[in-house]
Amino acid sequence: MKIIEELTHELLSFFNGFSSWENSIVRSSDLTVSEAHALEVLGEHEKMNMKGLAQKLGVTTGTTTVTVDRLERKNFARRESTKEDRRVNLIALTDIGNKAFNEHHGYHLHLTEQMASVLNDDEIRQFLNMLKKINAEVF
Amino acid sequence: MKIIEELTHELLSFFNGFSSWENSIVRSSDLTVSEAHALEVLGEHEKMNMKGLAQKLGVTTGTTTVTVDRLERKNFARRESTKEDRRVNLIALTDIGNKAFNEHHGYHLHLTEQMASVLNDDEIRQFLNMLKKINAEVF
DNA sequence: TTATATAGTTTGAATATCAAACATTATTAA
DNA sequence: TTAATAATGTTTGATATTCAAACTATATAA
Repeated sequence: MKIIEELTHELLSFFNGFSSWENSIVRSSDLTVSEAHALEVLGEHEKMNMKGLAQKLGVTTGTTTVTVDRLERKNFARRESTKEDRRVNLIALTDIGNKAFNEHHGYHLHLTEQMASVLNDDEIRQFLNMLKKINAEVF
Repeated sequence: MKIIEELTHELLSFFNGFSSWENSIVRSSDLTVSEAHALEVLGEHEKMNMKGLAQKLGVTTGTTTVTVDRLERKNFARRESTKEDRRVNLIALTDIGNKAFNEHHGYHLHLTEQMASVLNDDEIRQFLNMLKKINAEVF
């Protein structure tokens, strides 16, 4: 049971570290934290409805409505309605939004490289596999 | 370079998953997200000054002032002044605060157990070691 | 066709956060 | 020692974040 305690401690440090890193990245950009999170999700999904976005971000749809409002005001994203289900809004990034996504995503890639640089090649592969398993089976 | 992309993707899912999990835990308790984060740090540190807390959380001291104000109002924490440096406030959890910490920490332990349950014993040890290295050398 | 469910928005309120200005106390330099 | 500088923490003013609950519009089931 001791190793679970230790692992919990390192996981919390890991999340705090990541969160601190992201705060400082965002502070020196023209994005807010929630905008950056939304961009990260939208940038990997082409088109997405509000509910899907909310679920990925772990917030309510009321919250994503506000976030997407702001992204639209900045011309980073736009809502598209569909014929199949007229209640649904599909969100897509604009060219400007994609540019912002790529820029922010670049920072993430760089952080990942820093993490990878303290691991050997085997460890990197193992780390990836463990994360995949945890993401698929726990979250 | 492809594996870095993939790892970045899984890391983001991991963080979103964790964040969603924590939001739902917090929503069903009498804590707010920032209170829970502060509790998690304070619960492992006995006594801590505002600056240290702010650094661990990755926010400004202005923000922690507000958070600790609220923890004090709820009787979860108290400020203690020191003779050595009279500018400093040491924050300590009260008995009630420790109880709240233990309860919240229990959820974290349970989540860690869930993660560990999809890994074998070797992987668990490796996961712990990798996180240690990353926390020590990257964050 | 009516009842129920779903997607998304709005509303109202509480939290969360920052940068910058401030007060107090320590430390360094003259 | 005294004056200048640095550090800790709080306050202020503004904006961002978030939720639950009420609401609108549309879709699906009975």
